Amino acid sequence: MARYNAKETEEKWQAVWRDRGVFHVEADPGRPKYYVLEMFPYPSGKLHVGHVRNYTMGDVVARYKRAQGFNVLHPMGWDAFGLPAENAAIASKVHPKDWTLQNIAVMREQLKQMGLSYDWRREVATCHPEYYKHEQKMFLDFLAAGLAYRKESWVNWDPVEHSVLANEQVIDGRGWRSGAPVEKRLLSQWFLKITEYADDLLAALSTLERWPERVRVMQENWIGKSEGARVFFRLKDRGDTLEVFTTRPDTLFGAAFCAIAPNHPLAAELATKNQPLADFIAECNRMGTSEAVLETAEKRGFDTGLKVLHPFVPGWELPVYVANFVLMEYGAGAIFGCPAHDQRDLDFACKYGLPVKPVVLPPDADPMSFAVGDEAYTEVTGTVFNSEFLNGLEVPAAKRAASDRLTALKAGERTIAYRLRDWGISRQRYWGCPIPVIHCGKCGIVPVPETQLPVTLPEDVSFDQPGNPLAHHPTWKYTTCPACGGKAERETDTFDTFFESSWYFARFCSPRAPTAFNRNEVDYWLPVDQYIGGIEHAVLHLLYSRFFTRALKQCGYLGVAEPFAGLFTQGMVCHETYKSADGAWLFPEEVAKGLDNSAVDAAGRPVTVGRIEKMSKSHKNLVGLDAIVDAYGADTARLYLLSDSPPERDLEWTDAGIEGAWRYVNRLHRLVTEPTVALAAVGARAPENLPPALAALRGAIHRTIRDVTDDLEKFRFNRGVARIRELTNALEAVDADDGAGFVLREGLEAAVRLLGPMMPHLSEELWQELRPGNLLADEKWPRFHPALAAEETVTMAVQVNGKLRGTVELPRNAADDAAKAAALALPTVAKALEGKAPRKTIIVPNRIVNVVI
RNA sequence: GCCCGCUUGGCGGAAUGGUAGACGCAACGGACUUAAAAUCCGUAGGUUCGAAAGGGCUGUGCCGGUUCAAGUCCGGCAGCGGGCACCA
Repeated sequence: MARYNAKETEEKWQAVWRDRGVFHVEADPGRPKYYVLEMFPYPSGKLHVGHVRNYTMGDVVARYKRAQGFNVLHPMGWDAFGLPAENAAIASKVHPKDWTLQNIAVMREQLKQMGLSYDWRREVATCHPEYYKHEQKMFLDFLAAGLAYRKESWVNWDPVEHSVLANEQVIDGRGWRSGAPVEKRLLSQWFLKITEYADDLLAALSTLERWPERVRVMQENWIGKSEGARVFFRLKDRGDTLEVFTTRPDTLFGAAFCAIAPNHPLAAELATKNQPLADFIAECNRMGTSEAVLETAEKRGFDTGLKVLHPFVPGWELPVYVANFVLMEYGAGAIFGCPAHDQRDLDFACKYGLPVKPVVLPPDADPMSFAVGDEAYTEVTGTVFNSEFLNGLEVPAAKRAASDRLTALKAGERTIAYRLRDWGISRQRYWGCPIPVIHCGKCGIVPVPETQLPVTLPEDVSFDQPGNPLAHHPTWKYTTCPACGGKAERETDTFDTFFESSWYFARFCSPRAPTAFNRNEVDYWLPVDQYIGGIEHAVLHLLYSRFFTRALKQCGYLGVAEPFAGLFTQGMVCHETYKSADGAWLFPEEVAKGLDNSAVDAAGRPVTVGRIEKMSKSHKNLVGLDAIVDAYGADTARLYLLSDSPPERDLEWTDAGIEGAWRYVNRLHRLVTEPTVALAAVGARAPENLPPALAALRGAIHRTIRDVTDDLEKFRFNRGVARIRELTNALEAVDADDGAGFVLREGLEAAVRLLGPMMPHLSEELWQELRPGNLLADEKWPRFHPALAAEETVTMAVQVNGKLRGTVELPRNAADDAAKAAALALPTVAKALEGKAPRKTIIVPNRIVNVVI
């Protein structure tokens, strides 16, 4: 029996789609648009099946919406700047640009092999000056609008690599590549004012109805809005004040001390005349910021000797410490400590012998005997006591009263603090977009004039010394000041690569426009109707893009604030891991597995089968795409990726699973090309009286169309595939009979059309069998007849006291009396009734009869 | 610590409060074949009665509740996973 030749067929249809420009698309205000986008990949080398799951889902949506008559924008591009290219340059002397472009070439071909319905004319790569010149202009506009600014900031500094490290690149307090202990350093860096939009970004989350709740919650937590008050403590013997932020102004009468961050300006000032304090601050700065360090770090403080005056109680002085657990970046960089009602403050107070005075009385506690031991009372239910004018108030009322009093005394006011911090965008890296500013000794920081954009990366760079190649390039940074014409230097930092990915979705609307966007085109296409990508981007990329879109709107680039109306986060593709006897990871293709799940390597040595984990280079548990496509074709891979698990959950890739999908591909191909019953002619009328079995099958066909359509709308791809498999199982079982050819054709056409978005090549091939000369890619989505989809007879469950005792076949919408009679007529029901009369009978039409005795 | 989410056969998973286990994977029995591959037919939650046909009981992490009826709703608990975390 001839097997389906996937590779040949797939190449044939890909050529047809390409040559006819089937997936080319233009803005057309007369038609409804639909913008489908998968998160574009970093060109890391080769595609593996994990990438493809994401793109397959997007392609199903794109092809389905297209068949429904939408004008569908479905583009693809490359997030092409990034560190791996520089690492490759260091490791193997390849230029980052060459490495990146080679990878793009390989991965583009792999994507094309998958038959994805992209409009390839719109492809962009973020490393091209034609792309990044626009973001240099955006940056200048942000600067002019006050949305970009420069400030000194504490960063993780790798002393070996001479570069800033992101938090994720610090592992156990050491640089992830150099292994050197990471230091904190004060560097002048560029920031975008994402905090300006904190409240809007938070409030608008509730409008994103087609986003997963989980992602909205994560962003909400990340923004971290806290309502509280700022309190100005007057510094004793000085004219100035110390500002702190608190969410608990109600506990001000329980204050025992104030503490400021090690890098608070006041600490720096005091340290100039206090060497032990300077040493303490330096020690705090040497401490890493990684989670492991923080968890084990002891709360430590240094008494500055300064005192502050309590805002409510004349003459009450509190000591001021520099404490290692106070963060400069949050609130005011200073706190007041209330040991009785905050665990950290309590730990600190115990260590330094500070008083612990409870001021919130838990419900039912005795005010005479209540005391705090080694556990602070942090609940906000209770009554305030020991607190003069706040006494007797519940906590929320006490917060209000305390804030009001602070305001009246001009010693503070209500305020809101956010966990969200401004987005630091400076990176001391070569392979990124140059930040378009010039440093002039006379004029300071001068933006590069628009006429001089783009500032392009030099190509003649070397990676043989640590640090940023742009900084030690012999000529690139030397230039003249646009303002005074004197000698000046270029900024050698580049943008964080999240910069490029914060606006690419809008560039796809007019990818070759001379300006960033053609306004008509972005207005037509945006927002993205369906965005698809991994949950790992739930916060950073998606939040940056939401902010960036608002900033672009503010600067007049486009008209929407929210870039992604719908978001779907798909699960990861996982695979078993393998380790050889000497502990080295092995690729799946290096391992042969026995029937009993034992495994050996190529030389026959035993291999340990490890945990099932997300596919990653480090664990080598990658399933390459090429071998799969060669052996089974793109459609088989696509079917497997869609059918085995719900799309939001992780999927385990197994050889047996892909074999199962391949079996179905061949069965379907055989069923259409060698049907068991001769198909009726195209357009033949249904016979007047179909035999009951065929009439029922016809109903099943129309129900399948109805239900699969619903499944696709709701991203239930696995359920949709299961329904189509059920239908094809039924079609395989059709016997020759009057009307069989007609029903079989109707069923096969439905199955092929429904599978079109999922397995486009096979479906196109089979459509040629069924409707020669017509392109399935141009066909409309199938419709179902409601009358046919409705079942004529239904099976109703019959229960006695809620226990199933049988079923009855009845005409659809049978009268309740008829249903009851049929149910009571069942011998099993009579037996269960034990001669008693039913007390009550509950009938749910077409579903169930429950007889209660 | 705070905030989410999940828990159904050997496995992935189906089930608008209404017949739990669709569809598939693996497995087992059989057919075809010299043989294998491929393909096709069949079996299958557990347990128990029965020679069989066919029954009984039981079953969706655990405990309780609402309901004629609970995998589904409510309360509590446990386990697993994820996010955030000296955030004042």
